[in-house]
Amino acid sequence: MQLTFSEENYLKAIFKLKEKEVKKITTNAIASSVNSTPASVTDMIQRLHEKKLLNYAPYKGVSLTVNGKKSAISVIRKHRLWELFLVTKLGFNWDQVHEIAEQLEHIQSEELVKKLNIFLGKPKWDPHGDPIPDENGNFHLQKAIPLSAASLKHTYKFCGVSDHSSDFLKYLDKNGFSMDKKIVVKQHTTYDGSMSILVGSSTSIKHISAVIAKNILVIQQNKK
Amino acid sequence: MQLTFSEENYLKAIFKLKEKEVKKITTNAIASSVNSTPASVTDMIQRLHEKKLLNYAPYKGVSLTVNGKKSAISVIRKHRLWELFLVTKLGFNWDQVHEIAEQLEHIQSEELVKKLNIFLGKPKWDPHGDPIPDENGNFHLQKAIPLSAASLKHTYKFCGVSDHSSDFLKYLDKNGFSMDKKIVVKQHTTYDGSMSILVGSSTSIKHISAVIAKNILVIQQNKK
DNA sequence: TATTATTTTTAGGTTTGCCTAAACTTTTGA
DNA sequence: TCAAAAGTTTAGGCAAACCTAAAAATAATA
Repeated sequence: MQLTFSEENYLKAIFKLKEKEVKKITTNAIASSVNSTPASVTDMIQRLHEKKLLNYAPYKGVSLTVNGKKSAISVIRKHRLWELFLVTKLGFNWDQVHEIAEQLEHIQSEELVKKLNIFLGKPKWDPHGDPIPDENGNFHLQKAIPLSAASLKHTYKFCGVSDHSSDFLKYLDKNGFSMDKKIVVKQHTTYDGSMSILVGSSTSIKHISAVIAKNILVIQQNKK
Repeated sequence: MQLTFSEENYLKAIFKLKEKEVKKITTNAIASSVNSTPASVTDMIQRLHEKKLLNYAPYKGVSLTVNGKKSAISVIRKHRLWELFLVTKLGFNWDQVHEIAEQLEHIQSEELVKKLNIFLGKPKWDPHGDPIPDENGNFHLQKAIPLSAASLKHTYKFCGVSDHSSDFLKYLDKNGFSMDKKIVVKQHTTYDGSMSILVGSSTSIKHISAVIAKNILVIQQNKK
């Protein structure tokens, strides 16, 4: 089905709320994630319901139908493929690509997505470590954990972020964090959640706060 | 100024009509080039006039202002850069890219255009031989002529098409025509305008009708 | 020149996607 | 339990971008 930009954005927002394990997807929650008002959301919800893209009963919240989910995943796939293109092919920094990908994700052409996917080498993750769903809508999940939950007994690899804000990404750049770098936890202060870690091959210890540690995703490499 | 897709399409259409050396750019002409009705065109013309993107007096036709022209050229630049990207990087055929580029041309990001331009090697022509205006809006013109106007005394190079239809482009593919191939005219029948020519390094003579000859653009190489 | 024919504009209407304000449900907690 | 608070929906409106039908202006031609 041919959807408008706005309809695709709503479906994507609803999909992401579900992903965040929100129990009930409410009008208000949607409104704040699409930067709109509750009344506008109800409007759109009713239209999407008529198009059978979501299940809806007044005051009861919404959920995506199979078709709604399919459309949402398709948009996310395109968003992430374009982000990777912008970073790896055009040389954008990972904090600059979101806005542009928000536009590119709505370009309609099956063939374009297919060819872009091949051009990029059938990638599994975007520049922020988020999984790129495959052509069937399947997400390749990695067992990532927040660095704040990492133990001193293992070696880890930087594999993603929980906060995609430009500010956080710039902080990471400035502090030598980048995808796939080795991370070893040297100390974890339980009082404030701060950590002392080693990044990459550097031997100088970095101190990070709990907030930072929570937003860095890592994957366990092996026993030390 | 932030323009809508539709506004950009109107400006582009008007620019192209002017390019075709249409003396008076009429409501009807615009309507047929944007696939709309005269009433809708008047509507949009008035809006664009209020935004000072075109000069307009009722019943007198329109012309672009400096700003209108700037916007139109920017859209054309993006369209042609994206077409080249689709062909040279993603492997699309030259008859498949127009529709997709019609969408991509509206993506808004100065930085994206700048980086795409560099990624493509600051190209001067798109896959159909049309000039890609530079960042200042200047077109790099080549002194192309229709093959129908070529003489038997020179060697030519295939450098573009006048008809961008998929049918014509596929005809060219099937008959061994592609950008930059050498073309030599062996015979030009004045009665029906048909020609006998040599294409590339092939030694077998090709016969083409006047219609085909008129839509192939060539550039003179040197005296024979 | 006068009268068709053609072109353009205006008038009035539709859909999408948004808004605010008011009405209505549901939830909370005194 | 029942009123206040919070959340949601309805009602009514607006702007963009289209449409058809009717009116007005311009162009063509008898």
